[in-house]
Amino acid sequence: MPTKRDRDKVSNAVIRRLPRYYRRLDELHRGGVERISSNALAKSMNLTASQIRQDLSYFGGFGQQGYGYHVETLRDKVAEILGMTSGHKAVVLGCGNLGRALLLNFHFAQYGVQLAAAFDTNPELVGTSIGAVPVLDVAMTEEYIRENGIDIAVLTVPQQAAEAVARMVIGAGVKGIWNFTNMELNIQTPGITVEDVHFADSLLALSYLISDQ
Amino acid sequence: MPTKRDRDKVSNAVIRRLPRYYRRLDELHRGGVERISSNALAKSMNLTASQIRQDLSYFGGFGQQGYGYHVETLRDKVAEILGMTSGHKAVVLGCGNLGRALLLNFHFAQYGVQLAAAFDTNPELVGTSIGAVPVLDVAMTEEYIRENGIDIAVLTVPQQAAEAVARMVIGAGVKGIWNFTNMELNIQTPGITVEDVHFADSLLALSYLISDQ
DNA sequence: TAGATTGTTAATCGATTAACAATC
DNA sequence: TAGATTGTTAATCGATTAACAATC
Repeated sequence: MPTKRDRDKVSNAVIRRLPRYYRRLDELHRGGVERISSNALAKSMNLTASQIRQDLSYFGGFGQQGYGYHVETLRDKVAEILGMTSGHKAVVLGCGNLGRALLLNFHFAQYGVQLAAAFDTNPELVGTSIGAVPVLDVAMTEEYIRENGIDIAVLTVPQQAAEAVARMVIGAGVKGIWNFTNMELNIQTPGITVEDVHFADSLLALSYLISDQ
Repeated sequence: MPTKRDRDKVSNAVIRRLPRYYRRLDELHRGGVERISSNALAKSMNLTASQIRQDLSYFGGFGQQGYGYHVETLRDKVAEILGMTSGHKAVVLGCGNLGRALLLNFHFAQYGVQLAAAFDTNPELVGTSIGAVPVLDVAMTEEYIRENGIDIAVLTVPQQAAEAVARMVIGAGVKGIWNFTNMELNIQTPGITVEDVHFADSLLALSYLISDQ
């Protein structure tokens, strides 16, 4: 397992492939496949065998010459690399449609993230549960994050609240913000990671790709 | 404006930056900024001036020496490049929480996409409207797409239906699939673009980045 | 005009691919 | 053992950055 220093050398391109490796390996495992070569894995993912071996080698040697990789073992290694076994804890900020959709349909636990609570300003929602997750008053957010060691904030608040809520949860101690607000958060705090899910960027890329073809 | 052939030379990295340019330029314009140099734009986006000039030069010369770029003009050019003025039309397949969230909160029109209809299997939903968009029976999908010249299908159906629905809408003539099912669609049809929105990949990347720091 | 800034060509950097000795 | 396949080093390719003549 690499140390902090090693991790810094891993390029973004590699990081973005890791979840795909996990996904594919999990599928293969569930499909009963026990072992696979970098070549076969590459073909099934539209990558090259070199790339896969290169990528994995940042984190260790998980294969065996003449055999390839044991699918389940490699999947578990990748899960560990991805922090799926680190016991991350998340809260959802904002229970509008998107927040609800995530609370009801997205299986955080499947990715090693414990979804502890949701927060909203609406007094009619506070005190209820959405998909077994309690909805608390937004005024409690800071205290809750601090006391429960929450490290991920899922930001599904309205745009005008985004920046302020982001600063608040950072102050309370989260390490990462999963940002669904479609806003560029102006966060430069060292040690804080913002992962943007920009629906609009994705749709516009699609729009570009289907235009003038 | 580049021809089909020119477009093929544009790298994915550039394509993914175009929506960000649009977003930033629109913000600047709304903020009353009339002109900007590649240098200033770069600083505000964490890019380099060279990169911006290089990126834009794939599509034409939109600036002026000694002056820079006229913000509104450039924004409109980027919008055109992105296909925002092409009159794309979309339908939403599946009106679960995610489909609803998009129908109610995502402003397709703002990105030049007309959201024409939504489809679901649930007879209680069929005939109603969600956010001014009519919900039709899924059995009507093919006919509707064909007759209304729909070119984008927003895929928010359950995983087990994903592949079949994708093939159906391709058969009916869409050019692009905006895939929210968190499934790898096995689509190799030439001329069809699949744009994946993998929540899980995004969360796992965040999980990686906040681990062992 | 002088200063600023573009669009483009050349140089650099980093990521992907190829090759191969090591070895299961 | 012989064949297969890894992990790693070297070669290649592509994207980013730097430089600068053109020119507003």
